[in-house]
Amino acid sequence: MLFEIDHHSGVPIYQQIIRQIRRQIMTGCLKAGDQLETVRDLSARLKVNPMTISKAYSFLEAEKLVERKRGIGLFVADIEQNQKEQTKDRLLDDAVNIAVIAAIQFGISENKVIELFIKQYREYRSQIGDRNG
Amino acid sequence: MLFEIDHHSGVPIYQQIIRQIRRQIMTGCLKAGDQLETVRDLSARLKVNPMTISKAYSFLEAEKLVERKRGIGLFVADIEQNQKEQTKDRLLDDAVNIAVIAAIQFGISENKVIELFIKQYREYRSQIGDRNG
DNA sequence: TATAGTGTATTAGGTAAGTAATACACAGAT
DNA sequence: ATCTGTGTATTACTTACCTAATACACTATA
Repeated sequence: MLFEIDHHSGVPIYQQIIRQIRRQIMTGCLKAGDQLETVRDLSARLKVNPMTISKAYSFLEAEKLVERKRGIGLFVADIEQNQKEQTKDRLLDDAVNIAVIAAIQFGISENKVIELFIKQYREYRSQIGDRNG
Repeated sequence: MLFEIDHHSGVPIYQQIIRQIRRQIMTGCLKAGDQLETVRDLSARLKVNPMTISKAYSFLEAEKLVERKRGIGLFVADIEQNQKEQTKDRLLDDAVNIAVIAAIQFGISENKVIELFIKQYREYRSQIGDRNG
């Protein structure tokens, strides 16, 4: 459940926190009902202000990935499978968007980009020995 | 050679200029030796401050896409064709990589990612009114 | 040298974003 | 009630970024 903050990456701290926790939830490392590290614990560990942690948690709550129990703490929400799919789709959408913008910017044809997708996709999957999907 | 600025898109004006000129160079609409529209002309046409244009041009110069001739103007650089291709490939590769990593992380199939890409690609191109390859 | 055309260095104002300090509110246990 | 543990609303500081106003420097030409 540990993760790291890079204070010099230029990416805001609260966004680094959001991404890492979101990813842990999406991949199942954090399961429904698990309590998030408390604001004060996490702020002490990462050496940032509690409000920065709180801000990150608030975004995760707005995404309905976590639920707040007042006075007690924050817990991973029991997410409907299809809602989880929606979240994944949105994240994937953003990632694909970056590729689309680059392709259009350079006037690269649809087919050429698709070939690249296929190539990279297969490289990765062979690396991690995945045989599914 | 005309292009448009959207003052309400949230994307900085100088970046909009960079993208459109970069694209014109990458796709060959602007060829080596062509003079860029002068700072004052472009600033008058787009109704923005000359310094904003100058800033955009400076970034393009740093990218070595254009060259400055002091007191005369800015011209499209004579880029080796294969270097141009290399640059494009590298940038596109990075962009696609982000999407592929996200997809694999979330266990999304290759076909679904490609479908999504095609959808976004076509939407984006229709938005900017592109009709080329 | 004067003039008119280039681009830009410097400076400053406006805005937004990120972070932090403080004080506060809620829940549970004693 | 009180204490200790939760998260947070409010406020403010700092920084970065975008844009603009002004004045300047270089080049060509006459």
